[in-house]
Amino acid sequence: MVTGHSGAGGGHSLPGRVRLASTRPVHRRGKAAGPVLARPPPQPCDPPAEDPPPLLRSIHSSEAAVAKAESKQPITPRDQDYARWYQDVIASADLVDSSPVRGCMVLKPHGFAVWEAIRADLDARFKATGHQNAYFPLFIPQSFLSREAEHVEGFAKECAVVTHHRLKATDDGVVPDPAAKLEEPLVVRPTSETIIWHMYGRWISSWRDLPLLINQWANVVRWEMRTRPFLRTAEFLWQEGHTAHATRAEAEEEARRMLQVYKDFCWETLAVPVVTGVKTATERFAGADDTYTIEGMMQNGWALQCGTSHFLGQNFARAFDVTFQNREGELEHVWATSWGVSTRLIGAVIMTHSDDQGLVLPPAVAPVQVVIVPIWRGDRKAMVMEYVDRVASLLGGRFRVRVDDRDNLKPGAKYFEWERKGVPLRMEVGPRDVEGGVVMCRSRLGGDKFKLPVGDDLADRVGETLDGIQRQLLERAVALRDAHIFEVDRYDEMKARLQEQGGGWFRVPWHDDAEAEAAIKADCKATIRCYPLEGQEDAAGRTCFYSGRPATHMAIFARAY
RNA sequence: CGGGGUAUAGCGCAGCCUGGUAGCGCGUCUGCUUCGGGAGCAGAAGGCCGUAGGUUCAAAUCCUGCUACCCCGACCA
Repeated sequence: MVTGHSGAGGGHSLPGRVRLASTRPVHRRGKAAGPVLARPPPQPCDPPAEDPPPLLRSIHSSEAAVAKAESKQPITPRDQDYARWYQDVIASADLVDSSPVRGCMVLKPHGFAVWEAIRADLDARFKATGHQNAYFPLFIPQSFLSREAEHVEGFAKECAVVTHHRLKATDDGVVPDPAAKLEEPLVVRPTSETIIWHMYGRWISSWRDLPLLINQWANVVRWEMRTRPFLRTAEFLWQEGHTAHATRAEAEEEARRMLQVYKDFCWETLAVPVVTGVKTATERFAGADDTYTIEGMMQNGWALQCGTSHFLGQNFARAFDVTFQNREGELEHVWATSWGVSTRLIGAVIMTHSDDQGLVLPPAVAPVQVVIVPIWRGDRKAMVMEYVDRVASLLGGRFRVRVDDRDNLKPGAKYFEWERKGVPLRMEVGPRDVEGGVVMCRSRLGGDKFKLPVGDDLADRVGETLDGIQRQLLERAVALRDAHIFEVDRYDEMKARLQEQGGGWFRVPWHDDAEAEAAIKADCKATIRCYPLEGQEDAAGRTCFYSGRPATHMAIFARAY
């Protein structure tokens, strides 16, 4: 069992303040989720394990496939092959399908519903912080991409380009019509800074126009070499906020504010205990002065960047000549931010919570929060269904409820199916329950079945149970994360540990140096995920774990997706 | 873009070495009986074997080119 300490590092996991946040109550999440009650649920679930499980490694054994084929288990266990497990979970939960175009995925209804829940929650948080939605076009004039030097560098290699506006039939099928070539090629947006700042130039002239706080929900295209469902796809859905401010301080504050919005959302709604930090120059967004990040730890100890928020300085304002007249009548370039999260968050949820039985979803974003499986025998079907309808109507107003009344599957088959799909709470309703006036419940997190009486307070009890599951998921994830953050003082210690366990995060004193960073990446594949916002004072008076020079920062190193 | 592999029914595979016109499991459809942890029986549908050419009386099978996909690296939210 790995534990969270090492030789001389002081043996602590991440700064206490980060952990404190785990005690924050799970806030109300959207109207479908129940109210938050202080009391724990009536023992529906196992308590979190005292010792978090070891990291789940990928051994890539061909035996995984054999074991899978020979049993009814359609999912490769995590400890056999984590990457394969991830794909199996997604397939058996019916979240996506592949597309005829390489690297693109179809979001099927069950997968898209998770995104819809994420979107609804985040959108409310954006509105609450004063932002408005708008929509900017998919196509960007090619010349726009070359306006900001860093930005070009970052995106040029992965842009899809539209060059024609018409097809022409030939003997070999249709081809772009040479007569219909565009004057200037159009780039399919990889992100929208350029077109948005072009437009902002037309909209901003006075300090009275600021701040301009706009978000858009959109798709973007980045022609990636290697893709994985949710984590990296050629086209993905996201939101991108783009704001313009009169002062540097205001823009910096905005970038930090939105980072905090993301963090709260991840902790409260996704139950993913992300750490906030700043990116090094190496990992910074192309065109940003500072990039803030939220990083999550997956079950194999790898890091996943779950969202970013950028302070863009005046880079785009200069590139697109966006100025405003201040109160003194002088012209100034405006200050900018941008921030985004994408469908990658769904990948984070999967790799944070799911198990060898399949998908596990936090109630707050589960498309189906409660599934009711009626069990009928012979002539009792009508009686059971009448009762089930009553239960469903007691819950339907507050929760996303599904009654599975298919008659071609036995109840057991339905249990397995809904478990694979991540439904947090299952209710079994048969003749015995009708007679007893109860429903038999089981949490997706395991533990014994338990009965809830069918009465006016059923919805409240279900709300408590779902809140309990939500809370338990977060606690479990925090425990796993904290058990796998290591403090080390020497580089070879990190390298050895990484080799031995395949994952884990390493919080180390570090002297900021891009070359050393690259050397470490080449040597052991670990990169600096961020300089965490919390605990930077710990660097004072210490020496860099790699170079021995005075430490400038505390850094978190990890292997990352 | 380098290195390796695969391509046969919706999915997973066998058949190829030793040419003779395609099979298994799961799934799907119909009917009946079932239903408290992955139902049973009976019947049925579904594939010009990735693609173009070559050898042959005859090609899923042998030969050549092409394409696509997967895995491993370099790039990335």
